[in-house]
Amino acid sequence: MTQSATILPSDFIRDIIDDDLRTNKHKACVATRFPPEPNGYIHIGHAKSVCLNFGIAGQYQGTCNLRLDDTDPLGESMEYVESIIRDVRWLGFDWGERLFYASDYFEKLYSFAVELIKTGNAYVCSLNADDVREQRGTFTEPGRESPYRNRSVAENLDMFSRMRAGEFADGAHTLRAKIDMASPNIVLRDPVIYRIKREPHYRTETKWVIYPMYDFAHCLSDALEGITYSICTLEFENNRPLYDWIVERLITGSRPQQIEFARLNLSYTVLSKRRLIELVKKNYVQGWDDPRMPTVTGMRRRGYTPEAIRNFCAQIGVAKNDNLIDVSLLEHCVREDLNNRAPRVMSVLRPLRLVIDNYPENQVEEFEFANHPQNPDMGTRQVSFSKVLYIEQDDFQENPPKKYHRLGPGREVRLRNAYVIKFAGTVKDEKTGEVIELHCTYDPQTRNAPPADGHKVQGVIHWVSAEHCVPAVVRLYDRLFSIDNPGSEEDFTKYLNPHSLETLTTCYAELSLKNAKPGSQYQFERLGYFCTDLDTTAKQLVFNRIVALRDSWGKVNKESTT
RNA sequence: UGGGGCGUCGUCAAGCGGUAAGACACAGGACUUUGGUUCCUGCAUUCGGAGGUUCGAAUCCUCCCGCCCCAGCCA
Repeated sequence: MTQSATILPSDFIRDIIDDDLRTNKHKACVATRFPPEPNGYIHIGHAKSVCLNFGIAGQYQGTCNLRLDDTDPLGESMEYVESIIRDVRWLGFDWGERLFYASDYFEKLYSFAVELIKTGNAYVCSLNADDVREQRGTFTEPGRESPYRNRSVAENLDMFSRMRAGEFADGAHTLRAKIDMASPNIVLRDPVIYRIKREPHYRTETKWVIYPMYDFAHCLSDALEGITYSICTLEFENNRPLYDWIVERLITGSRPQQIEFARLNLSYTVLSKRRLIELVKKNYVQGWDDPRMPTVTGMRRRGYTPEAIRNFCAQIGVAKNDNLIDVSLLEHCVREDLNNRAPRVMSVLRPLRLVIDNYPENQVEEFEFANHPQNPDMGTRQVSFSKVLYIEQDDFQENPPKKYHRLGPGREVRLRNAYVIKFAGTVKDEKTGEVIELHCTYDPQTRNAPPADGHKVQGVIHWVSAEHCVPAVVRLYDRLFSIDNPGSEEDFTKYLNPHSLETLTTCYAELSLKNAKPGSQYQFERLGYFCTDLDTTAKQLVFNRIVALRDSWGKVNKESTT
């Protein structure tokens, strides 16, 4: 560790914990949990919660459990469990032996329910779903009590055990908490806590036909695990009185405390599970790990680093305000991290052939280039230079605008890490008039040195030697949506960005990239940060653009041309 | 509409009665063999609004306005 003091994060939740620690509320213990339902892949919004829960545990020498909240068999699967485990690990967190499943508590939860019945706090209701809804009342009218509300304890016990035994059809009966049908908080109007669902569960298989509802299972799972702070998102605020109601009746001693914070919203993307599933299922993207997806697996494939994501989560803070975080902050965090760790390399994405007329025909020079301009520890590599090169089409213009520091008729430019070259001529396609080849002359004195007369050469462009490069496919990614808050639109797919993926198939990468391993990140100088995609084979290199470099010229140029 | 929450810079976010941190974004400039990095500089006389309390209010009180969440046998 360096001695630079790490600033401990601070937010209203940590303030509460600090106060509790001062008053010894939870016997100086801090126990949190990250409780995803295994019915989808986790995304950057979950990452915020992961960083919060594991971050707090780490900061206070506490623990954070990973708990799969799998109380609704519909849509849950081991595939999702495995993806969650992989993703949370990759983000850099460790839960030791504390991997739990709500489904492991089914037997205990059943006993708790029985206890609730015995104390007159729960009853079996035989109303169907429509009737329950209808009798719940509205925001302004109280609900009506179920005709089954005053069944005897004995009958309730009998009915509930028969529910478990599978004697009834789905939806025929429910177990309801007996609270208050007139409560202004609708959550408290005798909420259903168990339902019959003849659905095989991915872990308990067909053992159960009744499953506990979230409100019943979650708080008790927290209690069983000795959680002190049950941190969740704002939409559960209305559920907190129910959380406390259940725990107060069934748990003695120290009880978990629910605290709610605002979920993350990110501009130009969607983060709701429902919408993410739609993007995958309707093939708007190529899967959960499509590099355009805000899923952890998508960001990993894209080339984002766990450090960048963690830092992003630290930057956005934790509060109760609804928010829409600008993606540019995420991009900033990714660049900040990659700037330090990504070796520099040269690749040409849209090649233009360049012949250096006065360079000896069969000469090849081996140059040794630094892998990082500010960090010599990252070493050097060999790069070949020869008479025929490729440069970027963007780096030549026949009628360049003012302030254009690149090649054009009569202009000179430095080839990065190599020589200063001067324009000599063009070769055009006879039919289209398009420039298909450029001719220049080089000044042999300018290798690692300014021109003899000392004048300043403004432009520097990147290149690869035509004989010493490797072809590559490069995928250019852009934001998935064209509006900043697609999540607020009902028909959000209308706003998909048609240019979110551009695949370039005629790129050339410098030879040192020939055996690049999938997942490794590079800076293609002057272009951006790129990552070797897992589609890469021995025959075909494939790169993803993680994020472009900041481009102050692009801004200036755009303004002057529009 | 009943209940629960939230309103501080374009976007986040500190602030907890003593005179508006920081980050991103944006705008200038320096440096530069990446139009990158780095480095300077600027960027809320005012905290949703109106009253009030106070020597002093973003912070306390009152009223008003706006936004979000809740009427799944989802989580």
